[in-house]
Amino acid sequence: MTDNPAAPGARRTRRPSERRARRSAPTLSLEAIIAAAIEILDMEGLDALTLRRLSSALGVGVASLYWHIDDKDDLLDQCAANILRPVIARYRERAIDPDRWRAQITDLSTAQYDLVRDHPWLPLATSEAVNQITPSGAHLAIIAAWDRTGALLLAAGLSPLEAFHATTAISNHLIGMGASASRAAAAQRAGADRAEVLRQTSEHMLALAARSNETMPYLIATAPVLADHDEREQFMGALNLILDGVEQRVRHD
Amino acid sequence: MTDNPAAPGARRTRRPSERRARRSAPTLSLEAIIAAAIEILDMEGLDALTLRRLSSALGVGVASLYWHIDDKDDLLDQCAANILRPVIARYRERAIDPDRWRAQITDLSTAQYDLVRDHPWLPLATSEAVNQITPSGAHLAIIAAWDRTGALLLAAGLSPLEAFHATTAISNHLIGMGASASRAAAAQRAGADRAEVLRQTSEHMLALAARSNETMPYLIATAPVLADHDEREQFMGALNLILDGVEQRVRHD
DNA sequence: ACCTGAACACCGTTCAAGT
DNA sequence: ACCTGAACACCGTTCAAGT
Repeated sequence: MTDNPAAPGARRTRRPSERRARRSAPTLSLEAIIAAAIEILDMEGLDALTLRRLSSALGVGVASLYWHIDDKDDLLDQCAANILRPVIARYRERAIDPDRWRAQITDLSTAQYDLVRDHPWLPLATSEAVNQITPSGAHLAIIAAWDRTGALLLAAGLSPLEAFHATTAISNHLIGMGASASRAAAAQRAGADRAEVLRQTSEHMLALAARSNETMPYLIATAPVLADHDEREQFMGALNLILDGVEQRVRHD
Repeated sequence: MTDNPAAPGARRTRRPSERRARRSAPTLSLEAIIAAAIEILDMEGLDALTLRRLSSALGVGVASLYWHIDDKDDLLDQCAANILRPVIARYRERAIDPDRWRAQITDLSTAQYDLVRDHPWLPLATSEAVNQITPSGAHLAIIAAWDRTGALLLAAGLSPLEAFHATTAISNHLIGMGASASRAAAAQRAGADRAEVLRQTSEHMLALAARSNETMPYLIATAPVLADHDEREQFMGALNLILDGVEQRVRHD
């Protein structure tokens, strides 16, 4: 309605005014906003990121943010993109070696896992910002990773459909690990260290199993495994299972 | 602080007052609340479920809900439990047949997938209500499914650690499918039918790929697959890949 | 070009008060 | 035992107005 004369058209100009340095404070910038937002996300989780909280951390008014970002989804999208882009890009620089498809998929996937482990808000943030159709957004980075994984599977000899199923399994695995990583991070923030959390979880599950009137043989058998497992090894273990399935189809072609 | 004399102690008494039938309206009940909440969740998604919206759909004041539920997380937990419990229980009644481990795991997993497809809010709702330690909650149902899957894997001959990795892969797969199911449902609500959404998605991805200055060979090769895929088949395809990986370890024991 | 304060239309939750 | 209205402390977003 109001014809805003200074609306940032196609995409925001980065580093709005490079010249001009007589303003007292560091002034606001898109980069500063994203950096501050990521810090809050990493330290306190997705729920803690509030535009009001962010603006007060930056020492500005809430409304000021809206000159730099479209809305909260846009902010989340850009936070995710900033984390994902450089890592994915680095892996895409490597040449595809069909003979080393398994090692190369493992490398790329674990790199993504490490990102998700260190920033457990990533999967939720990107799924909330799903409408953001920025060509520079997190979606492009995710698609780029998806493409590289699929390209390696094609190089290994899978059909497009088989590769489609395999990339589905791998990316779903990453999303699922994100869910448990974000639970783990929340527990960590609430106090207890990892060993304590694991012990409680395993105990809690056994208690649930005991209170239910059905027997839970697997729960009981796995309790020791669960009580003392490394989440990264859990990721790798399930990934290897998926890649074993892939390998079988490579052989039988 | 205020010693509420009528606080519902351990757990809510079901069907609070069976006698007494002279009140005009159907009066509120936990069952009615949950049923109405599930209807909103199914038709309009997780974000649409607001306590105010729910209370007005029931024709009562917002605060009234709090006599029946602890808080919103409790409500979500009970909604999820109501969906999950009967289905999981039904599958747990069947006896475990070690020779048919693969078919039985496939049956249970696809039953869970169908639940997630019909109620895409399930994974998010249960992960938000993670602190709910009700023995009757959604957690117990999820753990029961997890246990049955794991028990079948043990019966097939896997070690507890291998089974742990396999259940991880399968449940992460379900969570990931939930994320895309909920995106699909949102698109459906926004108007377009599935074929249209698929066409747009595939087109959109190709456009992104084209605009980026990297080549995306897999994206291009898979575009036709993506543009015309059935999500249930996608689920089954990836599941079969995982189970192929499992089968390999069964053979080599 | 960039930032502000104040307002709008929402949230979940609490609580004294009604019947 | 069950429900209410009103209030509290939040949200994201808009907008006229300042510099």
